[in-house]
Amino acid sequence: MMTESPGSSAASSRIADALRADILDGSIPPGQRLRQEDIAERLGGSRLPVREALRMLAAEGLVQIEPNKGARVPFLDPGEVETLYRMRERLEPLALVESMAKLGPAEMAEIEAIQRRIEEGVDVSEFLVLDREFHMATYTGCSDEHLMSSVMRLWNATQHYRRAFMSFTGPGRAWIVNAEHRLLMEAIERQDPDDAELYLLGHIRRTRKELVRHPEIFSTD
Amino acid sequence: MMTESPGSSAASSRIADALRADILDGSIPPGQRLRQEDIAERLGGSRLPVREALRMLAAEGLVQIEPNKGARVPFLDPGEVETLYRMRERLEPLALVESMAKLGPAEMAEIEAIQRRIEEGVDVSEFLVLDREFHMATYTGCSDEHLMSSVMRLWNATQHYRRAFMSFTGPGRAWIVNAEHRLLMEAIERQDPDDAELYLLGHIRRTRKELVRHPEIFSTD
DNA sequence: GTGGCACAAATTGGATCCATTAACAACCGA
DNA sequence: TCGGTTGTTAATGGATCCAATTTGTGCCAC
Repeated sequence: MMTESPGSSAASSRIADALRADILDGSIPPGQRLRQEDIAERLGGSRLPVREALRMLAAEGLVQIEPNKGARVPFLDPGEVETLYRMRERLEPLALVESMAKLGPAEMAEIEAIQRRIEEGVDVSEFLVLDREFHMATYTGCSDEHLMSSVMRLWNATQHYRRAFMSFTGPGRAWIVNAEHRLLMEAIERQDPDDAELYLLGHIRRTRKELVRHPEIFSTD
Repeated sequence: MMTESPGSSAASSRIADALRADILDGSIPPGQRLRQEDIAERLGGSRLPVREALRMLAAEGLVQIEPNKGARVPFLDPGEVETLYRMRERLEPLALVESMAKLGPAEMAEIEAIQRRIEEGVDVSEFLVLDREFHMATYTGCSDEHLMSSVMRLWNATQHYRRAFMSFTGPGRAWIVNAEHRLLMEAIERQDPDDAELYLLGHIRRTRKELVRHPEIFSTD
């Protein structure tokens, strides 16, 4: 599961989901233009649902639409990504606290299973998927639509730069992520909101600091 | 100024702006259905740009779209509004800190002018506009699009319940708002991020607590 | 009198067609 | 040879038309 937008008719949502998946997995990189006709032909349907899908993605920040010039995946500068991470640092602990109390044994087992798969050693694209699944699993108890869609937007908007960072640095410092995940899981199991919030904040903040230390990620080539 | 969405062609944006203004000023209350044909006829144009405008508003959380059933302004329950305010408490101090350093004498004068107009005594609808202008004026130095659009979304989504609260309780405790605004302005003028963040957090948190103490605001009649 | 079923009206979703605008290229002039 | 201009092309924006789904209504049976 990545994201889904059920708030629309079949075609628009289906096309938006497909485009979102393509953008998130890197098939459509920043800077690439999205021609309505190409998408309509590739995914089936006419240009109309494509236009609606592009509006939805634009509202999520995944594409930029300029009047009479079309849609393209936007480049983000280091400052924007840093701010997006600072937003994550403040919103995700809130989602976690709202979620924690409702996480039962089944959910905890699922979280642990995901973390075990991460520790078994995975490549970059697998890690990106599993890391996302791990954190989203810790938020499943949060039923607030606004908060969760905001969190999802922040993950989506920064996904490309997270991948670029991982591809560049390699898995050398994977143990740090695992240690942070383990501490986070332990605090959740203890049902300790303060510690859980603290570990999560530290986890995101450390990632932000590592990201801004690698400006080569943002080179446009 | 309320909000504007320049990221689209003329008609879609124009219609979205008009609908947004109508929803925010209460002309279109929660629960009301939005028929595409009516909107197209009322605002000019065909149904196509109306549909795109509704998608944009749906992404902002201002309307809800159900497949084959149309769009309507959603009701929010007390829990949702409380979470939206908790999100404000965390995001707006961030926007303020990013903005503060770039606020010059001209901006400070504008902020003070708005606050003076609030203190001169205004009715409910004027207060809603001026209070919004006041806070947005303190954020003008924040150039981050993602952060500001998130802040705007939070204000928009809670606007109706803020008005309901003000209409219900009356201006009896207006002096609290003025005191908080004055303290906030003073901290900004001192260029003290810690104090500014603290006063802003307190301001939003107090409002949240007052809101949740009045569940009659959420009655659906 | 009430519940269910079927039909009809209304509304949304999708496709095709036309207008408008921006990008691109060729051409003319200096 | 370079710059400006103009015409052509391609892509987006908008309008109208048709299909599919939902909802309301009326009728019939029980």
